[in-house]
This record gives sequence, C-alpha cells and structure tokens, in this order.
Amino acid sequence: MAKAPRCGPYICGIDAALDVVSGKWKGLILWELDAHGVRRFAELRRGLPGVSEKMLTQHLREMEKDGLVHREVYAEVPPRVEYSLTEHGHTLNQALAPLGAWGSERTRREGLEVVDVAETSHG
Amino acid sequence: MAKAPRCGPYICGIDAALDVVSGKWKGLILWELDAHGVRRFAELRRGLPGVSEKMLTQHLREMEKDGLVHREVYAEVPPRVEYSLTEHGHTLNQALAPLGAWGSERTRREGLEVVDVAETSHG
DNA sequence: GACCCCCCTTACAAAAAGGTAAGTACCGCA
DNA sequence: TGCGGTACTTACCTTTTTGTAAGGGGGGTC
Repeated sequence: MAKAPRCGPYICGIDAALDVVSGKWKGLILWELDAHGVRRFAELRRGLPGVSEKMLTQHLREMEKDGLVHREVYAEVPPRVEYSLTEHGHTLNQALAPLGAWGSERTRREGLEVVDVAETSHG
Repeated sequence: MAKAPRCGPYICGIDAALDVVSGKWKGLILWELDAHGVRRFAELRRGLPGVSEKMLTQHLREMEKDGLVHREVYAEVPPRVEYSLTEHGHTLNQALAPLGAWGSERTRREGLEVVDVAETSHG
C-alpha cells in the first residue's frame, strides 16, 4: 500500500499542501499536466525521465485520491487512459508558481545542475 | 548521515524548491522562524510538537547549508544558539505563502484535522 | 507465432527518512 | 551529589518511500 493514512493532523496550511506534493515525481506530474493539459500514461512516463511504472501509477492514484488529477478511462480495445488536472490541481499549480520561481532563482544563484527534459521536442 | 547529495539535477524550479522544504518539519521551522524572528533551539523544539532533538538539529543544519537559516552561536557559559531566517529564507517563506493558503483551503474543504500548536500562549 | 505496445499490478529489495534512547560537557540549585 | 536546563551527537532500529523485475490480458505487426 502506498500512503493510506494521509489526512493526519496538520499544523498549518503549508503542512497540508506539502503533504500533497511531497513525492519524488508529484511536482513534475503537476508540471507536465499543466503544460500539456491532457496526458496519457505513456506520455507522462516519457516526460518524467527515470520514473518507473509503479511509481507513476502510485503517484497518479494518490493525486487522484487527493482530488488533484482527473483520470478518464476509455473502454477501447487498446486501453486508453487520460490524465488531466482538476480545478484543485490547477489552483495548486498556481499556488506553486511562486515557489517554482524561487526554486529557479535558487538553481541560478547556486549554479545547480538542471536537466532539460525536452518536452517541447515531442509535444 | 542526513542528506549530502542534494543539488541533484533538477527538472524545474518546483523540483528545486521542494527539495529544500521536503522534510517533516522544514515547513514548520520556516513558519516558526518567520513568526518569531529569532528562536533558540529549545524554543523551536517546544514550538514543534513531537519533534525529536535529532531531527531538529538535522533539519536546522540542512537548512543552514541551504542558506535558509542563520545560526548564531554565543560563546556563553550556558550555551546559547539563536536561529533566524536569512534573506533567502524570507523570500522562500513568501513564495510559500500561496501554497499555505491553498493548503488551508484544502483542510477546510475536506474537513481535515488541524492541530493548534498554541504558540501564542507562550510567546 | 513471437514481439511490441497499452496500462497497470504484484512481490521483493534497497535506500532514505524518521524515531528512541543514551551520552557529552558545563552550570546553578538544593 | 543528584536534578534540571543548555545544545547537541551518536548508535541503533522502525517506518516510509523508492526502485527492480516480472506478469497479465488483449490487439496489431512482422
């Protein structure tokens, strides 16, 4: 099981928000989904360098449970599943924007390594 | 050892920022330090319900290394150490504000449990 | 018919994070 | 001398998180 006992007592809002985005790939999933609108499982997988299928599924399920991600399953012959952000997912992403800006400045300031996923080259 | 190999390649700013605040008590430490300006070790400990000395020291050291927290040691007979936010710590806190608001709304929206640390009762 | 793709699931294992308890060194108080 | 308070450090252990490898059911391709 992944993380059943969420909803633990929170001390402040940051605590409650961090609980939802903490996870190695959650921030990136949010980012991908925000950038592309709708994404299929395999697309997401390709957009997140190094993620395993297990982790991706797990994170996606948790985010769905947390009401951030919408999962649309098409009962087609080659199974098709589309993921997108819910309204809460969008507002979270907006709330995350200043943090992202701060982080970008940090990487610049400290000369940290940043990899480019080259999402634009296939999307 | 706590976390030496930070500075890993980041995909986006959120990634880089999350790396710095991920940790069970980091958000709270930022919050405490922002609310009180300057805080001693034991004060911080009392303000963070359930934190162990080890974790507090460890998180504080990491945050110091990340340039978020300033540590001032007074060479006095009963050792005195004061912690405060650096400028980067302050800007991070400001960047965290919308996230905190989002989290607060989430706790309200979903009726999640929130504990009150009652910091005001002793400060 | 073997292989690949789709979207997962399961079992197992490693790594990381966190927690517990004790020890350090010094002081004031009783 | 024993206890409480200051700010940690260290060793050990548990829990949580992440990773690896494999399987599964169906269809199209070579």
